[in-house]
Amino acid sequence: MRLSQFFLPTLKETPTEAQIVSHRLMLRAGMVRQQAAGIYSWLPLGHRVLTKIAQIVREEQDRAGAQEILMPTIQPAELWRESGRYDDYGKEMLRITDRHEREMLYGPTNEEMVTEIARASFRSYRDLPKNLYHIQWKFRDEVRPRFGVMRGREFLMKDAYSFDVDAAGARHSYNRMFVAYLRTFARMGLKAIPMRADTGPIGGDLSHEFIILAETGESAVYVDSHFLDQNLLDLPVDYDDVAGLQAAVDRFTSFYAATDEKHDATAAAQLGERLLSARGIEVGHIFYFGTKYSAAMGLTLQGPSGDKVVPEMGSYGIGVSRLVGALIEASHDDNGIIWPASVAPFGCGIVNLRVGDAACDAMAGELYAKAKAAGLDPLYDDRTESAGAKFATMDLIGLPWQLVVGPRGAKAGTVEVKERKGGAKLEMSIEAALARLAGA
RNA sequence: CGGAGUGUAGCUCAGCCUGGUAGAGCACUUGGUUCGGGACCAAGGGGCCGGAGGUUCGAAUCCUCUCACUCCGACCA
Repeated sequence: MRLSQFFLPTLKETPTEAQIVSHRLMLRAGMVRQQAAGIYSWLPLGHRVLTKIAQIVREEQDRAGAQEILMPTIQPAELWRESGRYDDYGKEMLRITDRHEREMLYGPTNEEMVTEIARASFRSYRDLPKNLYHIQWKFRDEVRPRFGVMRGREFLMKDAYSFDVDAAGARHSYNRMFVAYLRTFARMGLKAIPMRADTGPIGGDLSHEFIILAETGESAVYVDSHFLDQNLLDLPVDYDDVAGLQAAVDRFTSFYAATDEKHDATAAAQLGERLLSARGIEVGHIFYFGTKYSAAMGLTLQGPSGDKVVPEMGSYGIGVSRLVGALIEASHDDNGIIWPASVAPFGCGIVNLRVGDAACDAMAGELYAKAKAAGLDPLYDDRTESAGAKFATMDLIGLPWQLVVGPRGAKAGTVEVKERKGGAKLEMSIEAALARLAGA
C-alpha cells in the first residue's frame, strides 16, 4: 500500500477527550474515530488490526473444535424473558421497539439465543458435544464508557458456547477453551494470566478471567512471576486428549494469580520474591455454568437410556476490540505504538526520505515491489513530507520494521533496517533486508 | 446514577471576569527555498462561538433551559 493513497488521518496533537495512552495513540494514529460516547468507527489502520486479531481468535477456536456461526445483533425480548434476564439486566441493556411495537434489544451477550438454536436442533445426546462461537458486535449501555475501545459501549467480541451431555464433558470443553485462550493470546505476543474469577450475572461455579499485565491496567493483580516464564506456545494441541488437557490446565492454574478481590495476602506472601504485584486488563473470560440456561429454556435431549438429558453449558468470551487497546497499553513508547508482528496492520514500512530524487525513488520502488512480492505487506511512505515527519508517522503507527531509503544509502546501495521495538538500526542491501524480515 | 468540568476553525487553545462586528499555533491551498527525526518564507481559504429562549441599542461574553462530551466515584468483556 502506498501511504499517499492510504486513508491515514494522523493527528499531531492529542484530542482532549483521550486520557489513557491507548486511546490517545489510536486517535493520533488514525485507527478510530469516536462517534458517540463509547462508540467508534474503525478506520483502515485500526480495522486491519481488528481483523488480524479476530483471525487469530478464529483460527484457535477452530483448532480447538469450536464452529463459527453468526448470530444477530438485534434480539427479541421474548427470548430473554424465558431466562428471566430481561428484567435482571437493567439499564445496561439497550432496549428497542420496532415499528410493530415489538420489544427488541441490542444483544449484550448471546446465551439465550444460542440456547434457542440448540433447542430447535439438538435431539439426541449423540448431537453433543458441540461448541458454537461467533464474532459479533455487542452493546452494553455502560453508565460511564471510558478508556477508548477498552471500555466502549459497542464492542466486538468473540463468544463461544459449549454443550455437553454431562459435567465431565463440560469440564473438557472448558479445558479446551482454557488452553485455546492461552495459545490465542500468546500468538498476539501477550502473556494472558488465567485467574479464578467470580461468575457474576452469568452464573455457574467455574470461571477464569484472562488478564494481561499493563501498567495502566484497570485492576490490581498479584501473580507468581514464574508464570511469566512459561512458554505458552508450547502447549499441547491435541484437544481430544482429555487427561492431557486437564494436566495442562492444572499446571497453569497451579501458579498463584489473583485479582484484587480474590487476593489472599497470606497465601501470596509465601511466594516471597516471586510475588509480582501489577496491574492488569481483562481480555477474556470463560465460564462453566451448568444447566442454568438449558434448564430455564427447556433445552432437553434424548439420553442414552431413554431418559431426558439437560445439557451442561459453558460460555467463553474474548474482547476482540478491547484487545486492540490492550495490546497498545502493553506495547508502546513515547513515540507511539509498537505492534507485535502477528497483529501489525502492515508487515513493514518503507520510508523514502527524498521523494523526487531519482536514486531514492528507484531504490524505494524496487524495495516496495520486492517486499510486496515476498508477502511482507509493506506500507510505502511515498509522500513528499520531511524526513522527520515520515519517521514520526512510522513510529506512531508502530509497524514492526522500518526500511529507510535515503540519499546516503541509495549511493551506497543500502537501506537502513530499523526494528520498531528497541529501535536498533542496521544498514544492509535490499536482499539482506528482505531476508532479515522474512526470517523474523 | 452521585460529584466536578468542558463545548469558539479539521486539531490544540486564547478571548468571556469588566458586552461593542472573532484570534493564535498546527493542519489545509498556491508559489518558492529546503531535505536523515514532526523544515522555512510569502500569499490564501476556512468559524450563524453546541442548541433554544431571555436581558440589552448591541451577546462568544450576562441570565434561564437544553443537548453533547470528558474526568472522579459506584458498576462492567
